[in-house]
Amino acid sequence: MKNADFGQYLRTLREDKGIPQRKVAQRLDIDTSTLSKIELGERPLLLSMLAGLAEVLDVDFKELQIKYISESILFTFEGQLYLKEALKKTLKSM
Amino acid sequence: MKNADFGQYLRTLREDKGIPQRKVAQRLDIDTSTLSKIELGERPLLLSMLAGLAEVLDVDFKELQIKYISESILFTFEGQLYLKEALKKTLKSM
DNA sequence: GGTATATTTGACAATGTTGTCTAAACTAAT
DNA sequence: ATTAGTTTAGACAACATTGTCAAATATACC
Repeated sequence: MKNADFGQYLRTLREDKGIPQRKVAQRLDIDTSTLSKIELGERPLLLSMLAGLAEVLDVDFKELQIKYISESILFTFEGQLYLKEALKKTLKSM
Repeated sequence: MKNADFGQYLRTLREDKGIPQRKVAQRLDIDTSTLSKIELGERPLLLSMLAGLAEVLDVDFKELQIKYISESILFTFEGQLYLKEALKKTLKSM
């Protein structure tokens, strides 16, 4: 996902704990430049990065994943007439 | 979305009505080769194609969109531990 | 100001993805 | 078997996206 809002959220988490990009980037095995762009919404944040993020930012993985998926869905399908029905249908199928 | 299952579903709809790819492709303004690959899951079906598809296949747009979104979500997030919670949270936020 | 650290920017090569074209393969009917 | 129509496969150029590097900018602290 390339969502500036979620990136900003990650940045807030990081800054509140005084952790530099350098340290997060190291944990995710990416360049600080890439992390900067992720926080700015210019590069995608991969689903597979959430576990490492939760660890290095010391936040609950469950909450982070829920927030990520939820925002991804809204980001992708925002404005679609029957999104709500689609979500209900999806839930029923699980 | 590049989902072979949804492509197969579209193909079934089309064949049940005896409509050739040529006609559907024409309505979507794409090559039959591209449509073939969409039905086989080798090329993405864009959200923006659903309206034209519903029309040319003479199916309910609402149902088609609901099915498309639902399968997209499962396709993208299948296996994620907290998908169900994420869907519930998303619904609450709407 | 000066220095160290942090962050961002722009350029770039590498890679991935797209739709179309042409030709091949398949199907159905006669 | 031939024909006409349909579908698929492979190759390809055009385009988009990616992560990194190096340089530029910003920030904090003395």
